[in-house]
Amino acid sequence: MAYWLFKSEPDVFGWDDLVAKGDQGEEWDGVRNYQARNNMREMKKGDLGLFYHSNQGKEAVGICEVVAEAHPDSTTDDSRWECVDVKAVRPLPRPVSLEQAKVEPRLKDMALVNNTRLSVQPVTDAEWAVVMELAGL
DNA sequence: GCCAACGTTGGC
DNA sequence: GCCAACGTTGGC
Repeated sequence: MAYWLFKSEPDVFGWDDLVAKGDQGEEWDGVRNYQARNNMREMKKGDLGLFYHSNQGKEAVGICEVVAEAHPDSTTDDSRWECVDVKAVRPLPRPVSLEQAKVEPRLKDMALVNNTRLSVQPVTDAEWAVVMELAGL
């Protein structure tokens, strides 16, 4: 199983919005970046991801799960763009902020820290474990 | 609101 | 195929 990180602006679509969608989850649509799309194509059902609030909060606030693998993005006719569906699994007892990730030596190579503009990122097993530890899980 | 970083587009 | 121009993202 692989781990990922999904970025969203809470103003547009936040953690609470995903929770409100329940077990059916929500299409992670609107991605118009090849790297992010390629990451989504790699995802398998059951993979877990961090739900990160960009701009406001700047912290990972919850864990979500891939419930549908890559399929055409329903918000565009352009066949280049695909997306997965994710559902909320559980909130993090203690959200993990960008600031924390920056000062944590074990997280210095995270895409979140180095490649801030990528909206869908892979997270390594080791990074995931550290984030869970910081989150109080 | 500004600006740096980055990706994409389009002219040549 | 290069590179300048432009648009977008996201931290501050």
